Amino acid sequence: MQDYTPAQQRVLDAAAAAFSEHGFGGTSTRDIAVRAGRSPAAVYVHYSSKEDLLFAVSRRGHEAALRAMLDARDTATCPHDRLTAMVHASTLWHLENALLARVVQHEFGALTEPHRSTIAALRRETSQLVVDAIEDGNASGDFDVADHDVTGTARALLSLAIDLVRWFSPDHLDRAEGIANLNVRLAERMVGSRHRPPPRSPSTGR
Amino acid sequence: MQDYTPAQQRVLDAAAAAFSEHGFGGTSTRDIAVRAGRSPAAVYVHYSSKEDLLFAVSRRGHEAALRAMLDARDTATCPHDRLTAMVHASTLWHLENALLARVVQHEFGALTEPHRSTIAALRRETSQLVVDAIEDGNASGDFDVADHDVTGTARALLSLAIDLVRWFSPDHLDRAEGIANLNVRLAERMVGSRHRPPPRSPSTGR
DNA sequence: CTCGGTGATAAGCGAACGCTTAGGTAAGCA
DNA sequence: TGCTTACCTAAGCGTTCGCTTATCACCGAG
Repeated sequence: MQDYTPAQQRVLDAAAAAFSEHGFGGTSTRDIAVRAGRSPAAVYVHYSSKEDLLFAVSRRGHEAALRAMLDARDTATCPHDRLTAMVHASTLWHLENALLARVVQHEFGALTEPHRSTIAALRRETSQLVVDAIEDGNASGDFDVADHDVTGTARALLSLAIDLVRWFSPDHLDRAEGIANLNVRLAERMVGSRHRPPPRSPSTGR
Repeated sequence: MQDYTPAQQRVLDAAAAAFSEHGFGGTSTRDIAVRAGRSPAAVYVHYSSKEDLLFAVSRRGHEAALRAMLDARDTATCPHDRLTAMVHASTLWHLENALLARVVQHEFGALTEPHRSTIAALRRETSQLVVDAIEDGNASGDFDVADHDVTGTARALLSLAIDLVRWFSPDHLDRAEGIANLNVRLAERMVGSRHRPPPRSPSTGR
């Protein structure tokens, strides 16, 4: 991932917050500048256009989400643990970075080429991680997902985390762990995992 | 639901298409007018503001989605059929009305009071339908959802359909039935349903 | 024929938009 | 001391925005 200078970072953070709250089209570069404590022209010192700024926000978010899943995958040694670790990590990433995640997941349509293709590739890479994990589990006999359901199930598993950004408020970070654990339990059921640890004591939930 | 005159309907449809493609903030009332084949001023003959127009689109969509679920619920006589009918109907509604559904699900944040409260109430009513269905299934012994997981599971079930609008294109309506059936199978697993019909032959899937 | 209602438009208001340009400051280096 | 680099700002351009107003056309009813 590209490194950003402190000045670029400041504008990027301000943009992420503004895009999250108002959407790409409802956000003005003047608003971003005010949030960054800079003049409107300063935005263009670092980014060539408003859409370029969105691309930087989107790419940073996708890369971070992908890394969280890759790191989780690499901690596990069996298909069950691999999948559940990734679901848990993905859910936590989306909840802990809800504002950035909302931009990442909801503003794809505002991107133009070639930025759009770059982000689409990141999304496919992320999806493929889940597909691979399901196939590994099927092969080991741990999971029970029909071949023609693998892609759709992978997509549904990703949606468990992604759709949270529509409503989850960073004010309720105390609920994040509980939601992540619920998603893990739901994921185990969705793939028909035989390898289910003993029931945990109820942590949190709404 | 309120009836709309043909002229109001025309502007409403144009607004739904524009909001779906560009988001509320990225859509201009001039764009809506062009899509409706009218002048910019004509929009204001029927709707008092751009946000009022969004509210009308959003309310119409939420009411239609809610009705689809209510109709599905009322065709069923046991908890399993009730839940699976609702998941199937909700999935189909979101796929068959993907443009409207995208506005409905993603532009809530652009609404202002008291419109926002009206829509929030519709959303709660919709969620409660799923919560009730899970509780009925638990009570009958058909489902196996821990008490503290009911609300979270209901939300996850709704997300199966809702998150589809982020990417689903109306160009692929031929895949709708397959996706709805997959969501039904996933929902059965998520609630731990013991009442599972014999496996169907594979219909469609990606 | 007149009036009222419905629906529509051309033209425009005041404000804001994305972005550019000319000029400035501070720090580091030779 | 002078130059380079990084970062910044005030001011402004041309365009677009949400919305309003004055006026018009058509139709149905009395």
